[in-house]
Amino acid sequence: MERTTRYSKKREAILEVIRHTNTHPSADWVYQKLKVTHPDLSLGTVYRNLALFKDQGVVACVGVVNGQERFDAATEPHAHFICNHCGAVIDLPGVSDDTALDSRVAQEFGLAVEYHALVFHGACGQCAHPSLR
Amino acid sequence: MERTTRYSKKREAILEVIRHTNTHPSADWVYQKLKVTHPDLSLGTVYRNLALFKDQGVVACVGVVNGQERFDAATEPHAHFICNHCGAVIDLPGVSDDTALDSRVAQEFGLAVEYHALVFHGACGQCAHPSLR
DNA sequence: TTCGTTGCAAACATTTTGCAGTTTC
DNA sequence: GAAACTGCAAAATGTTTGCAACGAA
Repeated sequence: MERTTRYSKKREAILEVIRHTNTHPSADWVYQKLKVTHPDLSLGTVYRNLALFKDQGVVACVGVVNGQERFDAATEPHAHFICNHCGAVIDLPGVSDDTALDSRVAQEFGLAVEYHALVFHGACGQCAHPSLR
Repeated sequence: MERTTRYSKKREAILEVIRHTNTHPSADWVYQKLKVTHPDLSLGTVYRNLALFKDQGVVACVGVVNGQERFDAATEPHAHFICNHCGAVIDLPGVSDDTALDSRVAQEFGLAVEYHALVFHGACGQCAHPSLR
């Protein structure tokens, strides 16, 4: 009863878009981006493939910003910053990537910890200093 | 043009429910809980008051689990665990509450960091060992 | 009396799903 | 040719909002 996966042009294009941006896009962002080159693309297809990518571990979900799920093609764990004003999601490479924490928490609280997310919130550069734009 | 806040029985009841549970409830959970004693309560009122509480900093948003926003009456920063199977949200008191991280990230990346969230994911005790129930 | 609060239902936004046609293998 | 994939539109879900009635100050 194994479900196999076949090649698909649309799927490839969706993954490429996610891999070639650092915006941690939402489903609709990917859709809007691809509509230009793939006018017959459907938003449902984007959602279906994003779900597949998540299953496969090819993309990770960074979180929900303003009601929209945001995705990341970088699957190695790293911290993020989310701007509470404009909703930008920014990578923070090299910030406290303490995987030892997971086993510590697992032991101390009796939980099967698989990973953790470290997310900073506040105002991004542009939102904090709008005059500098 | 300051907007004042008046007393309201419903509002008080909503806050009490959130304060007397450790489930980090969703809006609907609060609504279901209160419907018993307040049959005339409306879900819209729950949402409106939750938004007010967030504004006032009286409750914090822990995150979005299965599409539902979850709330916490404990506003001092602390880590959480979210079960990816049943959606339970569990407090992790005493886990790496490093507020110095905020200023470090702010300096290093030029961001106005206000706070951060540390969220562990995996399977909770019951979901990891269903036989023990 | 003023104006914040509420119930209700409609409106909204995001995501999911059923189906019939298309593509991959 | 079987089964995965897609577009489309409808449905489902969670949240917000407009409005008239209600309640607090």
